[in-house]
Amino acid sequence: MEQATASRREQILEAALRLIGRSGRSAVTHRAVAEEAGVPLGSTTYYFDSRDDLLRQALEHVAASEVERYRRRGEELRSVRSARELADRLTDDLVAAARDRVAYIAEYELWLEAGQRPELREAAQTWCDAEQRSVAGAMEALGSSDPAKDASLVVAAIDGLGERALAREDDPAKAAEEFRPELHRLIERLVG
Amino acid sequence: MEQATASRREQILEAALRLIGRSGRSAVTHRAVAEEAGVPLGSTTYYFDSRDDLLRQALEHVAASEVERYRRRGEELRSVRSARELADRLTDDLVAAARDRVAYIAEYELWLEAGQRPELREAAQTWCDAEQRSVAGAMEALGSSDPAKDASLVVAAIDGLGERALAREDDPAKAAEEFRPELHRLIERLVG
DNA sequence: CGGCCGTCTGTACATTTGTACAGGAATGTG
DNA sequence: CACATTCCTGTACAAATGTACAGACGGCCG
Repeated sequence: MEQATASRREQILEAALRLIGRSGRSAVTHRAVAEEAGVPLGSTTYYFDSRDDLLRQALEHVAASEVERYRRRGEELRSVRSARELADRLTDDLVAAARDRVAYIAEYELWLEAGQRPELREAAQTWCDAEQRSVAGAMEALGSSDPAKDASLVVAAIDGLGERALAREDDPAKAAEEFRPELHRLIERLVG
Repeated sequence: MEQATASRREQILEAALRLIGRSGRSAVTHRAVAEEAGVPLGSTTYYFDSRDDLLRQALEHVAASEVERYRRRGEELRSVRSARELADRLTDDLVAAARDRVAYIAEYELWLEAGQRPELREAAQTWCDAEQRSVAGAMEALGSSDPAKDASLVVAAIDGLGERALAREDDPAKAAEEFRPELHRLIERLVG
C-alpha cells in the first residue's frame, strides 16, 4: 500500500507547510508537525531522517505542486488578448495567493533557505522558471519582442510586490489588489 | 556612559544580524549571539528582555541603518542623466548587496517576520518607503510622468530579482550582474 | 498454526534553549 | 573612607527539542 504511505507522508509534509505559513520555518519541529498533522511523534522520525530532511522535503513538496499549478496556469494565460487582461489575471492570482498565505510565505522561506542550503537551490530554480514560463507565453501572445526577458521582469515585480503585501498582514489581499494598476502599467509599457 | 552601553548593545545586535545573514532568524539564540558577539551569555539577557525582543530589535536596527543609507543614496541618484546611468547604479548597488549578503538576507527575513508580527510592520514599511523614495528622485530627474509609481515598480523588480540572486548562492554577485540589461530595459520603458 | 517482516508508535535520554537571579565589579556620592 | 547604585556576568534549572530504539501490530508465507 504505497498509496496509504504516500498520503501519510503528504499529510505530514502539508502540516509542516501550514506551520511554515503560520510561524516560519523555525516552527517546524518534530513535535509541532506531529501534532498539527494529528500523528504520533514517532511518525515524523520514521518518515524523515531528521528535522532538516523534513523541512527540505516540505519545501520541495510545495515547490513541486506550485510548478504544476504554474504549468496549468500558463496554458490559460496564453489566451490573453490585452495588457489589461493579463494584468487583471495576474493580480487576481496575487490576491488569491495573499489571501491563502501558506504557499506564498513558503515561497519566500524557500528562497532564504536555498540561500544557505545548496540542496534546495534546484527546487527554487524550478519554481522560479515555472513561474516565468507561465507568464512568458502570455507576453508572447501580446507581441513582446523578448517574451522571456519581459516575463522575467514581470515576475520579479510580482514577487517584489507580493513581498510587500505580506508585510501588511492587516489585509494582504487588499494590499495586493492595489497593485492592479501598477502591473497594468508595467505590462503595457513592456509590450507597447 | 551611554556611549559604551550603546556600542555594547550594537555589538550584540550586529552579531545577531551576522547570524541571520549566515543561518536565518532561527539561528538567533541567546547563546549563539553571545558567542558571535564575544560577550558572556548574561549580556544578551541583560540588554534584551527576551529572544523575541532581541530578534525584533536586530531587525529594526538593520532597517534603520538601511533607511539612512537609502536617504544618502537618494541624493546621489538625483543626478542621473539617463536610463542607462540609473540602471548601472542600481545594478552596482544590487551586486554590492549580493556580495555582502547579511543586510540583504536580513531584509527578506524582516519581511517574513513582519508577516506574522505586527510590531515589525512599521520597520518594514519604513525600509520599503525609503528604498522607493531613493529611486523616485531619479525617476523624476529622468522625466517620469509618475515618479512614485514608477519607482515602486522598479524597486519591486529589484527586490524580486535580488531574491533570485540570493537563491543562486554559488555566486550571487554574478547573478545580480546579469540583471543589468533587464533593469535598463525596464527603466527605459517606464520613462521613455 | 508459527515464524517472519515491514510498518508504525510510545518512551527514554542527551542536548539545547530561554530565562531568572544571586552576587561581583565598577562607579559615583556623602 | 563607607555606602549606594548601576552595570554586568556566571550559574542554575525547567522546558523544549532531536533522535534512537525496543517492541507492538498486522499481514503473509510455509
